[in-house]
Amino acid sequence: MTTHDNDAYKPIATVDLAIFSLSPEGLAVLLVRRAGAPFSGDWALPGGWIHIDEDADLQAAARRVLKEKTGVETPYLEQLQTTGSAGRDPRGWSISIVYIALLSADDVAQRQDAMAGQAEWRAIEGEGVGLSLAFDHASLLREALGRIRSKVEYTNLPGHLLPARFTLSELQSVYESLLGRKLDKSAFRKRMAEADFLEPVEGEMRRASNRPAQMFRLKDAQSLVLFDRRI
Amino acid sequence: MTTHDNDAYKPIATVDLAIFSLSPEGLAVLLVRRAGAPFSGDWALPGGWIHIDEDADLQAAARRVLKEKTGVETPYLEQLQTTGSAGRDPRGWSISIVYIALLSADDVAQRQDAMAGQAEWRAIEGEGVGLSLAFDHASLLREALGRIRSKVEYTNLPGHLLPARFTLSELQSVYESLLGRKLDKSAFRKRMAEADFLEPVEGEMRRASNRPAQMFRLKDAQSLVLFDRRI
DNA sequence: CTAACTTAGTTGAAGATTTACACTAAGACT
DNA sequence: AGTCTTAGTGTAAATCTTCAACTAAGTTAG
Repeated sequence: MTTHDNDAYKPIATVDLAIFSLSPEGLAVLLVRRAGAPFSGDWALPGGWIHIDEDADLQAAARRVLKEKTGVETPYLEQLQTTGSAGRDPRGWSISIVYIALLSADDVAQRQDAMAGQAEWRAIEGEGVGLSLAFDHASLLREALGRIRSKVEYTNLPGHLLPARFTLSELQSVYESLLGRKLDKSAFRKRMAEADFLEPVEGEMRRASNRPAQMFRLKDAQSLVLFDRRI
Repeated sequence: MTTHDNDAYKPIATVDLAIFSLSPEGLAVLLVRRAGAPFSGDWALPGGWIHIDEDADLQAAARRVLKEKTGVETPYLEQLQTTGSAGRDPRGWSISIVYIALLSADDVAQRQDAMAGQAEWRAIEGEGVGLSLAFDHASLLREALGRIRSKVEYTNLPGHLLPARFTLSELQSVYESLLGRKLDKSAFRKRMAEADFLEPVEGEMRRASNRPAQMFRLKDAQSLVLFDRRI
């Protein structure tokens, strides 16, 4: 058929993941140290080749990489973008399909030993991690952060970073932390009620030395809900 | 290095375009007839292999395909999404990076003979073109339509489909056509003024047998402007 | 046992924005 | 000069946002 059946003309294709969770310092991203060339020893976003004999589709490839690095099977997962150019990998013309994954605090707590040595959480500072990353991964991370920060304004994205059950005050704190500004309590609660993505866990309350707070869970732990207006 | 240096393990990668313009019947998409196998003779979205010796990056590959099919060099161009799976192409595991392009009415008018026989505009009806398309292109088109319709709600996207100069009433008509509902004139004009992406062409008026209308142009013909609120 | 303290959750007044619709403006046509 | 058509503006009522105070419900200290 065409000359492009000759495999030398095929670009290289990898799936890379920007996996986020909440750390005590705020948003954090999972990084791995590269074992082999190129960029051996450098920090990078977790990723890997597409296994054409094993992965049914791109999403499956992303899930496989996620499972390998974190043990988590069903987080929030969304395709961010695809970059491809002649120069981004010294081995040749290469494509990276980038996914964003959000891990709930429960996932992180359960899996932190399984990940030992393989990968490490780094707190986000400004536009990145204050660390130079392999390939164009610093740029990919910047894009991922842009997408996340944008979606905090008009989606329930922060709900996917909390544990399975949380209070409205806790949810508001995560919004405030990601947005970098304080929100009005009554307006916030009104938005959440309108967006209709939470359900109260009957009878379950967060208890402390004050009035107990109703606990909530996401109605759907995989899907993002868009608000009618910005928060 | 790894077994994946063996090219048999590389997926196939193409760049495909959903190129839109306005036709008398509303939104239209550019389709081509496939010349060779697979799906020979079927309608498909224009696309092609990545030329690793010619294309600097994915965006350049998309621009090359666009130029080949339409002659247009600098339209609005945005990456939509990437699909990849074992089954979407009978030749093997394949990836398609899909771009959306919007052609101004001027571009379409100028290039309609250059395109003769190569490609054809089809009006959008509902979720597609009422025609079965090669590969998973019907699904890709559906995704592209979803993105476009969503962005009409909160961006100046329709401005990229009009000729270089247009009136506010004409712009409002395009919004209404794409949204499928009527808009309030004064609210519409207020949004457009706030979004600040138009400039009046001093002294140029659309004349008919009624009050003349001020003509406007986009301040930037390549970039999308987001509104603060939905339209 | 009760008062103080803390955070949860609600309420409401003042101000800002949106909506719906009517009004004025400026040309061509008769 | 009057009518018609579309351009463009104005406005009152309804809605939404903001800001802050208020009530609620528990624990803790005395």
